[in-house]
Amino acid sequence: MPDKQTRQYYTSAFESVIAQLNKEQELAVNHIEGPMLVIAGPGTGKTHILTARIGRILQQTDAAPYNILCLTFTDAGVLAMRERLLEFIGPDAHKVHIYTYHSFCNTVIQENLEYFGRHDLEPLSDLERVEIIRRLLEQLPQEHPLIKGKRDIYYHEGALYDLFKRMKTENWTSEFIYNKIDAYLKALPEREDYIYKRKFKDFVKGDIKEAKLQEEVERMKKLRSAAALFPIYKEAMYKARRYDFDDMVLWVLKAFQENEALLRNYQEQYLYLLVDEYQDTNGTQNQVIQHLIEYWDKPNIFVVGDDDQSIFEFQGARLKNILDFYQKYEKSIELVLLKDNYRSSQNILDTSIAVINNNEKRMVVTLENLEKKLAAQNQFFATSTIKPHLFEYHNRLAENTDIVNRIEALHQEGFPLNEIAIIYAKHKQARAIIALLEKKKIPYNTKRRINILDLPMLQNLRLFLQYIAKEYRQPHSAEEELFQILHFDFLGISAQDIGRLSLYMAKHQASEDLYWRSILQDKKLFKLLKIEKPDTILEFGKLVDELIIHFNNYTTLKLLEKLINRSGLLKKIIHHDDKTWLLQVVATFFDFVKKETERHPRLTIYRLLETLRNMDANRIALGVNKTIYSDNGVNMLTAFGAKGLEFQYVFLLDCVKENWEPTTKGMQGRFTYPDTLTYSNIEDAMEARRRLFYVGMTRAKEQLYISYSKKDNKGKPLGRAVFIDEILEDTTLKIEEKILDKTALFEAQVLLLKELQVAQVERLDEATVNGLLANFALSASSLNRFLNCPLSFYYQYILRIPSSSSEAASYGTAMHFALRRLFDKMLLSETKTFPTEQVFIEDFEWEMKRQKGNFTKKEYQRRLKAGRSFLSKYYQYYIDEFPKKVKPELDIRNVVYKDVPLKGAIDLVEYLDKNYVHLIDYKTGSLDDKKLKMPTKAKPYGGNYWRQLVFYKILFDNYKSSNSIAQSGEIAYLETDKTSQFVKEKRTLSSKEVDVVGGMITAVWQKIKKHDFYQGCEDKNCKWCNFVKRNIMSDTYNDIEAEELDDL
DNA sequence: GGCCCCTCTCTTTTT
DNA sequence: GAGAGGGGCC
Repeated sequence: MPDKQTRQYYTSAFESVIAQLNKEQELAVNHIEGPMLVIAGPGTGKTHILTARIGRILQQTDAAPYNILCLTFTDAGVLAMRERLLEFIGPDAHKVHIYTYHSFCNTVIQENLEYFGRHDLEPLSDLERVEIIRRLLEQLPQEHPLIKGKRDIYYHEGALYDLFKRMKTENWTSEFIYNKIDAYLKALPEREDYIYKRKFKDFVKGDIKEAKLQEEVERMKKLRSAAALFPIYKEAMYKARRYDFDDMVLWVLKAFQENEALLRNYQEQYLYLLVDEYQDTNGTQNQVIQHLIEYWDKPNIFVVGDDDQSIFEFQGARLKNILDFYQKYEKSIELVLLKDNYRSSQNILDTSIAVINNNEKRMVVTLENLEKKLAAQNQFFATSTIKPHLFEYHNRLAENTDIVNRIEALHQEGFPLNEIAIIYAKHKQARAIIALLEKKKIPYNTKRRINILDLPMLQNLRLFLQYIAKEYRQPHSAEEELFQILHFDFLGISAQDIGRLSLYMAKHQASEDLYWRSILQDKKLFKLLKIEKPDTILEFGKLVDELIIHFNNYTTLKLLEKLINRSGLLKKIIHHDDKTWLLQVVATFFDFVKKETERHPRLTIYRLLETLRNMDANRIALGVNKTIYSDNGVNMLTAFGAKGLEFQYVFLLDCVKENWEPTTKGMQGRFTYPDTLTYSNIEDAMEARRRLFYVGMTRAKEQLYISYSKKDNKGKPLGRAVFIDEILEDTTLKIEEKILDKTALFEAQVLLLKELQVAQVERLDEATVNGLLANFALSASSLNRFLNCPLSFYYQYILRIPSSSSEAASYGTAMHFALRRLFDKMLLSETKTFPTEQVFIEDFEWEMKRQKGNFTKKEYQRRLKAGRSFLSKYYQYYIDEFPKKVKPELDIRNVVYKDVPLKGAIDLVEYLDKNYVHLIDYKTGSLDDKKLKMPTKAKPYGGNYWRQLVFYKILFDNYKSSNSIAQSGEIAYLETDKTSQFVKEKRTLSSKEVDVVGGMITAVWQKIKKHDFYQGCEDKNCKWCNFVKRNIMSDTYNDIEAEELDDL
């Protein structure tokens, strides 16, 4: 019990707080019995009155602190509330039940474990979530709408999770979704968009657009089948003894609905209920509140919120909740509207109001007796004569440059940077300006969530681990990784030295059975090749050997530690400008591995690497909230993140349509929901974005700069956000066009453009390269490679960097093999009959077994299953049509066309008659008719498959042991398309096409002879260009080009 | 108006 | 990899 003196101190402190309240605040605080709704606009002292009212209840009623329940949204909210309450009423503040929705529900669960049935439940980690959903997908049949036609069966994993999450936060059942889908589809043919408005082709006015309708039906089929998986997901979670955040609320809601005694307990305990940020509650949370108060006709519930600041609709927050609440208790409810704003100048408030007044779905519109005009009361800024500015710039470079220059000037005057915020809608809008701040060494804060697994440093570390693991399992199986690792800058090996070794290897590797790993310890060779820094390489070689030898003795953590310490990485980090951040990254990674080791005590490197790959595939960030923080830095925030904060200067950045106004696009990685199910239509979406803009504006205390650019940096015109026009219409503010002088722009451009260069490597010694080229002949693949990126050609075909086979390519090989054996066996049989389907599939399985090393266990099972199924169908479909006058796998070498040596292997040559043949190339994977396109202006090289077919014609026609001519070519897909058909794309091959591809062949050959291949391409995702530019390998799905042509 | 085809881009955040 | 927006054509 606090002593008398302390009590007195707090009593008088609290009284002085009460005395300072304005009229509306006082009304709200002194209201104790019955429902009340407080509309608290920005800067009106929301937390203040909530806590003051708690104090009031304790002061004036018999209620004990534990009779009061105060719910808010975030931990930060709880913290702020508790702190304020401590100031007002002292230590009793700790006894008041202030919770987030989730911590409240978790408490209910913990207090009633016998009801919830299980004691051993644990929260679900991100990784486990992925594993559960993946297992679910793996069990689906090939024909399932979510699997069919997908290269990656986990493709919908993210969308599924999104759907399940939404079903939980909205308390939707599968049946509920089915009903909404049915209603949607039923009404669809009556919609304007689905009816022809005038005659078109065979259709007359009034006909239904069947194709468009069908598209929608397909989408809904996917959603329906996804929703059907929800119970299975829940079951799997239960079996795994896991629950997630949304379950906490959902289970409590269910308990409240099903068990009256349990609900009654809580209803009796909580005599007073206070809810903060009511506009952010989602469906399930709101229902929990409703249950807690439904016992009384006139519940003592005190709800604070601001409908104009409801910006979290995407996570289920519902504006409608506030209005429903008001209407439900209309008879007894008291409504208070807080109008005094203690933050901003009147000028800023008036401008903000001009924007938000355009919203129609507002309390003030629905309840007409309200006038929501904020009055500035801040003692420093209220009467400031400074007006907000609307700046228009020529382009984003000018906009960013000007803002940064302005901040730089403020910084030099000694103005505290933490009173400045740059606010935007999406993180990507801030990329360029952050780069500028960095280059100008202006400190800034951002709390963007970053996945450290994406950072080059960790990718490199992982590659190193992967190398050690692979080499341990099978020596010399990871030469490609080793070559990449040699380039890591922290090892300190010189590029010149690697070049010398590469040339040596390219020349001698094949003939002498050499391996990179073995030459790393070859001192004699180093001398011979005049290696500059042999010791560095020797040191590295020693480390690699040691790690491989001890691979099984070291624990995963120890191995990692050795690797970081001994490789030079740690040294490099310690001397780096950004060492605090980099150390944080390494530490976080270490912590993660440690945690994984605790979960799986015998965690192997293999398992760790697989876990990490899973995380990549599912964009699971390594729980890192990267905050770049300086005590006095400019605040870089999204409008969402800025909520609740305030700054003297606010720059609303890049206020253009494309970023601030709603996107019509459905989010990628989500299912499309029917609009009978989603809560908002297009106008609602615009209002939501307007609220976001309003939140951004109302962060400013004194100075507000709203800016946009007329064009993007490429010159494409941009439209300013409609909110700016609304300001122009309802205020006296005018657009101010800002023109920057050329020097300032140029300087910024130079600062920013450094990174855009095309990758380039040094020319190598002519004679040696000529030596490497001596036996080179152009294939369809190498031609393709060169046309796409000469630098990649150089690495792959000149230096012949070893590359491991991807699982997709290995699967393709096995499929090709089965086809080839099918025709071989037919030709060898006396009766010229094809072997049975079983034999056909056994051949596929045989080759798969041979390729097994290139698959993980799961990949192998899946590919085996897929291959069997496709080949079986293929056999049954085509067995009676297969041609018999054929030559499978025709391997052609030593062809010279216009002085260019050519080679290649043709999957199947079909002899049509004495003079003509037809060329067939088998493909696995999904069909893409772009690849069969002839050259256009934009794509002067044409599609890869088209070029390949013409190349084969040239190859075949110039092949000496043949007297016939290739008349036509065909791409035959061994997998079915969306409509379960095997697609065959046939083309007659003309002499004109031969001339076009012939031209490419001779042009490329000229360049190769001139060694004109040291320059990269412009593709951001190019594997080798990224390797040269940043020493990292980008391992994205975009790297399918290489295995596409699968010829040689 | 309606469709084909090419091109461009791929949020926001808390528990 | 997919969906939307814009240009071009009927």
